[in-house]
This record gives sequence, structure tokens and C-alpha cells, in this order.
Amino acid sequence: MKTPAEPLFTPPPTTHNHQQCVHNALKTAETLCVERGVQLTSIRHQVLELIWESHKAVKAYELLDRIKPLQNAAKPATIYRALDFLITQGLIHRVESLNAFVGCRCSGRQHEQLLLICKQCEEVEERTASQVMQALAEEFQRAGFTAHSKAVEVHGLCQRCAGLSSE
Amino acid sequence: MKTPAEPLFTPPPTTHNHQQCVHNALKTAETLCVERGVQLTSIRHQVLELIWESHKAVKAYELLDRIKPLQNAAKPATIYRALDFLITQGLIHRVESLNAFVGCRCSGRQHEQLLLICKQCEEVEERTASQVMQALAEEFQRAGFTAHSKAVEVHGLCQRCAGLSSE
DNA sequence: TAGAATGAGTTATATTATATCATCTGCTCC
DNA sequence: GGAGCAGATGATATAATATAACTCATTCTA
Ligand SMILES: [Zn+2]
Ligand SMILES: [Zn+2]
Ligand SMILES: [Zn+2]
Ligand SMILES: [Zn+2]
Repeated sequence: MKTPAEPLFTPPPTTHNHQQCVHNALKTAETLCVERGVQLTSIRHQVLELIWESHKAVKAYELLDRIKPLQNAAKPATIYRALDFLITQGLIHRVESLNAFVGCRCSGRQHEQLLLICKQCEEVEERTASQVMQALAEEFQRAGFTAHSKAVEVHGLCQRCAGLSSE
Repeated sequence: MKTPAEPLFTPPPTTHNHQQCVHNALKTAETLCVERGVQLTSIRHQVLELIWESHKAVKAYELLDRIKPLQNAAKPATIYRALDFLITQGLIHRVESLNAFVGCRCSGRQHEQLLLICKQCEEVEERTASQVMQALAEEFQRAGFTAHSKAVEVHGLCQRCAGLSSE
């Protein structure tokens, strides 16, 4: 059985109702954590909310600065612990090539990811890209490699930014 | 038309003449730098040599420690400058997910790369994986994305390590 | 109530990377 | 020869990212 070539989630449109976007993400997170019997504590929730403020990847120390008004005692460990939790629960992704973090749009399951990172507007678009993952799987087969994580990060220009710069 | 399924270069065999391997890499680097009119200075050469000591990815500060006997004055900037140069010349790759550096086996041209990173033995195998890159290109098309860099890093177990652990 | 599990506070430190300014070396141009 | 330039390196400082180790509080439960 093969491949619905379509992404399993709606990619972020160039302009969209971001409030809705955030609301969905937070709701999903809350539900999942209840289902799993893990605690989406106040700090963790706040960090998740801050990450979802935009579709840009956010740095840990930016989050620290932004959470301090809310959590006066916040220290680096505060943030990194929350980030660990959120990553483990599949609610955010770490963008290795930026040392930064971005909300996951297909939350709740561990999954393969293709991250398209725009150099201009800095937004990160997550795509399922099952054909890419299929090709990767075949390559592992040839190489005798057993993959534990597939993270594909690509830097470039998103459609909108490419359009603007060519006009 | 589809697919020579074979990699375009010889992957590192489980056991191989590594001296030869290093010798080739250094020779190639020397030649390319002459051709390009850039200077493969003593420090840069030493750093490249240290990186090629194994097929594992090496950290910048490891390189710093290892180069100190040779370059007494070496400081972080010494290493990072050499690394910048080597990356720009396409002689090494930065492994984003490890903050580390590995020799490039297909030196001299900027190119797409698939890095298979073994969690056990820590070796990094570089593959051309043209089918993966093709699938990626098609995905960019669909997403309207203009890629500037394609770096695919996958963590898992290499054939040898997977074999050993299953025996 | 003792003991385990989890989350968070606190302090300190480790690791990774860059900024800035000074110096040196080889080269060109006059 | 000497002024001027470019590229590489020396030297000092600091920024940015991340973890360790120990403490305490809460909750659950045996
Ligand atoms: Zn949105
Ligand atoms: Zn963009
Ligand atoms: Zn070798
Ligand atoms: Zn291995």
C-alpha cells in the first residue's frame, strides 16, 4: 500500500488566522497530555504558547527573556526542561541548524519531518513529504543503515519571499 | 529515465586502508586550493588532517586541543577560521545535529549531501542519494520553495553496528 | 508515615562560537 | 625603496547555547 502524496495537514498559508492556529495547537497539546497522563504544567504551557506566537523558530534564551515577566524565577534550566518535555511529547521540533525551536503542526505522534526554513522571513514550514521519506528509506536499505530519526532541514526562500524579491 | 541505484563514490568499507583514504583527501585538497588560488596554509592543512584522522565527526574544541602541540598559539578563533575556510572550499562538512565537522569524500564541489550518522560507532557516512535529492526537489516544487542548501542528516545504526548488536 | 516519582528552584559550570583590534607577511604600484 | 593593500594570524574578551548537581516541594501510594 502506497502513499497519499498529499500532506496530512494544511500548510501555513501566506496569510492566515493565526489565533486559530495557536488555539488549535494549544488545545491539541492539552488533550494529548491528558490522554497520556503527563503534566502540561503552567511553565510548559507558557513556553509552548510563546513558541507558537509565530511560525518562526525561537531561541531558548529568547524564550527565557519572554517568560521572565510571567515566571520571575526562570533560569536557563527552566526553559530547557520545558523544551525537553515538549519535544518528547512531539509538540515542538528542534531546528538543529538554527539551535532553535518551532511548534509542530502535526502534533502528538513522533514523525518524520521536512522543515523548509526561509532565510528571508525566517518562518519554518513543516511538510510530511512522504515521497522524500520513501526515497530515504530506500537509500537506507541500500546502505544497510537503520534510521532512528529522520530530520531534513532545508534553507532557502519560501514562495512568498521568493515572489517578493523577484518583483 | 531512472536511477543508477549505486552511490557515485565508494562508501567507507567496514575496514579499509585509511592511510590511503587520508592521503587522497589531502592531495585533492592541495590540488584544488592551488587551482583556485586560495591558500591551504599550514594551520588549515593541519586542521584538515586532524579531521581526517577518522570518519567520525570532530568537535571544534577537540581540534583545538589536538592542534595545540603543533600550534602553540592556537585559540578558538584559530580553529573556527580554519573550519570556515575548509567548509567554504567544500573540503569538510559541518554536521549541524552534532555541532561537529567531518571530512568530505566528494571534495571540491558544493553538493547535496546525505549524512548517515551512527549512534554507536559515531562514524558519518556521506552518500550522494540522488533519488532522495530528486524527491526533495519535487517537494520544493510543490511547496514553491527555493532551496539554497540541502542537508539531510540521519541518526541511526550503521550496518556494522546493527550487525554486531543483533548477534 | 516512609518511600518513590515528578517538577521546579538555585547555583555553578561546560560547551560552542564570535567580535574586535593589533600585527605580520607578501605583494603591487609608483 | 617605501606607501599602501589584502589576506592570514595573534590576542583578548565576551556572547550564545546548554547541562550538572543539589535542593526542596508536592503528590501518589505502599
Ligand atoms: Zn499560524
Ligand atoms: Zn519566507
Ligand atoms: Zn578512511
Ligand atoms: Zn556504526
